[in-house]
Amino acid sequence: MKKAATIRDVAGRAGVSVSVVSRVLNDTGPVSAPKRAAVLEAVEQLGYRPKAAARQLGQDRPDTIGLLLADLTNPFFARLADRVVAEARSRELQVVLMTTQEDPHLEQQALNTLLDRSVGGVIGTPTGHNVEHWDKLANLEMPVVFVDRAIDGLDQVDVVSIENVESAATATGHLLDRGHRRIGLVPGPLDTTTGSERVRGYERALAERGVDLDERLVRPVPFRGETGADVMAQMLALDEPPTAVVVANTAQVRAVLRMLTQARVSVPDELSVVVFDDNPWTELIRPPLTAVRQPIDMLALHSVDLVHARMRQKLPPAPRRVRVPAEFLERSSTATRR
Amino acid sequence: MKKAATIRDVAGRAGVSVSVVSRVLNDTGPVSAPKRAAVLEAVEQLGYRPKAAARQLGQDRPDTIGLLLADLTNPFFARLADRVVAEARSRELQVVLMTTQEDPHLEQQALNTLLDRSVGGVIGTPTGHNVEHWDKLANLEMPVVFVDRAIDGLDQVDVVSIENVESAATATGHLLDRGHRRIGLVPGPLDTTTGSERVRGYERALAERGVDLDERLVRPVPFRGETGADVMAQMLALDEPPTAVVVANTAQVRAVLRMLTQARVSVPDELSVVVFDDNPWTELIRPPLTAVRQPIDMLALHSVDLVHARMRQKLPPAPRRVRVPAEFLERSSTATRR
DNA sequence: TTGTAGGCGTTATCAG
DNA sequence: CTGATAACGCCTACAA
Repeated sequence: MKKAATIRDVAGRAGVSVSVVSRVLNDTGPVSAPKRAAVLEAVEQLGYRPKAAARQLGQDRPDTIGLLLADLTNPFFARLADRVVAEARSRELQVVLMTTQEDPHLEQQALNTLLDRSVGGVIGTPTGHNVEHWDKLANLEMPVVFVDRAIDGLDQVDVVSIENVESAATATGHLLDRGHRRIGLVPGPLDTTTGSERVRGYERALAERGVDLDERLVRPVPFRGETGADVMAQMLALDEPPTAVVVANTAQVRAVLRMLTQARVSVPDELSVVVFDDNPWTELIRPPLTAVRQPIDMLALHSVDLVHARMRQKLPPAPRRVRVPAEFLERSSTATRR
Repeated sequence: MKKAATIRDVAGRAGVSVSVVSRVLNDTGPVSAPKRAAVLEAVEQLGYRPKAAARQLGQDRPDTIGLLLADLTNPFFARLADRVVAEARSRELQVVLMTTQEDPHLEQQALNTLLDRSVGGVIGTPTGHNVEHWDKLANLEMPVVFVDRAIDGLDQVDVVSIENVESAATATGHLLDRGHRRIGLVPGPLDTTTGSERVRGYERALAERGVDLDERLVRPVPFRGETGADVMAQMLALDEPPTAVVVANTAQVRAVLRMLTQARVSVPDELSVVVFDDNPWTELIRPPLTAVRQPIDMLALHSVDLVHARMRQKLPPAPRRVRVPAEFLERSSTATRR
């Protein structure tokens, strides 16, 4: 077991030519029954496996997609990765995983390596900062699908996400219906669609109920770090603190909750809480959290579907925007305002 | 922007031969200053990137490692993936991600794919069932590193894991010291090292204190599914139910906790609980859980280090067993027996 | 139905 | 220093 067998070894062993071997392996072209059997046996005995690199060198499109996620530490992205890998496998696609850690510099590096890897397509959650680089990818005939978030100024890529505006409006409306008037919002950065769209939904809900908007209650924070805790503290320190809050920044849910626990803010008595996030731990927390659940499997399904289809050029060039509805789950962290 | 530039395009543009371009790019061999400049400029203008597949076709090993994990839904593996990806990047390695979902069949498929040598090495958490297939990989001169768990009958692969025996003994001892005598144990399958070693640690702690072993209190369960809940229920239904439990099966922690919540078992008053797991959510749960924390970054670091070194054949052939200590975190889910 | 030959993009070798 | 040229392993016309 020193060096791997090549297609030529198989051909020799089976007493045929390489083309015959290739044909039976890829089922392309006719082969007589006896020779086919001989080839199969030789393949078996030698434990032959075609080398991926050599195969790619030819005409075929790479059977690999890049998955560029923000951060696997966030259960949302982790589950997304899990589903994407599963969907990819069912289409016989490999997944190369990279993470940006929400760092534009790392994202840029990753985009470059994706280029040489010559993956057939990319599914990613952009940080929001490397417009030109993403653009370069897209211009290079490389299918790109943004999932969960998108960024402005990039209109030629497909986007799969939940209905952010709707979801935020629902969450906010839920609180308004329970008598809350001062409702905090902690969204992601406004230059990502998840940030801006959820703010829009929040504002729409307020407007529909004729409630005034207080700028101090809308505090976008980066996905990284623990800033969610800070802005939460700041809001609670206002003269008229909020009686409810919507944490629309998935990555900051934990930071906010930890802050509330430490400050001994009682949920939902003193503060009602709705979070954008729903991982299996959410329901084990006291109290179980009212949440907007993202249909992760749908996001994964559509994303993989799209890259796959584009890789096979089975789609009209116009970019797609797939939006899947999110589910609102009322649990015990929201209550009627006292 | 139709087809990517090749090294020949660059050579033509720069008015040199391909060899010169290759030498400039890989810093292998001498090149005159002016030509070097010309090449660099051509590369820049054409946006040229060497194609990984073509490069692999030559002698070099692929600069990609396979990461075959059980399940990204489990925060432990997700965080592990995150760290592995980070460590890999710092060594200029790519990571292709696959998951087994603890299903031997899927694992086998994945191993077959890996056999095409599109990766230079593999880091994995084996299900415990495909010994021959892993063996085939290893015999194919492909570096394999098991992380977290290992399987019997595979002695030629490197293993990186925590000190399972020690950790389980510590956890069990902690409970014994608090007066508990009937202590349940929910480990993983006994044909994985995490399962069998933790049982051994548990037994050792009991023996050291002269406490008898009750077989009915040791209930190994698969990583998949929700069986953890069932065996927990069964133990509680015993004539002499346990007053404490060690959940040593990371994947089943949630199931067990959910069961306890539903059955309104009060922790730690009625039952003390120690879990093998420590994700950021653990401390948000009520009560905060006493836990064995696995040093995930160390596991990742050593794993990547090992494959990397082996890929560059910078290591004696003898397999390594790296064991890192785990940390015992006492929080509030364990109490002195009443 | 089969085999031969050429090409895919790079790197390595080895004469100029 | 530089530039042909031969691999690398596989696929696929094209010719037999």
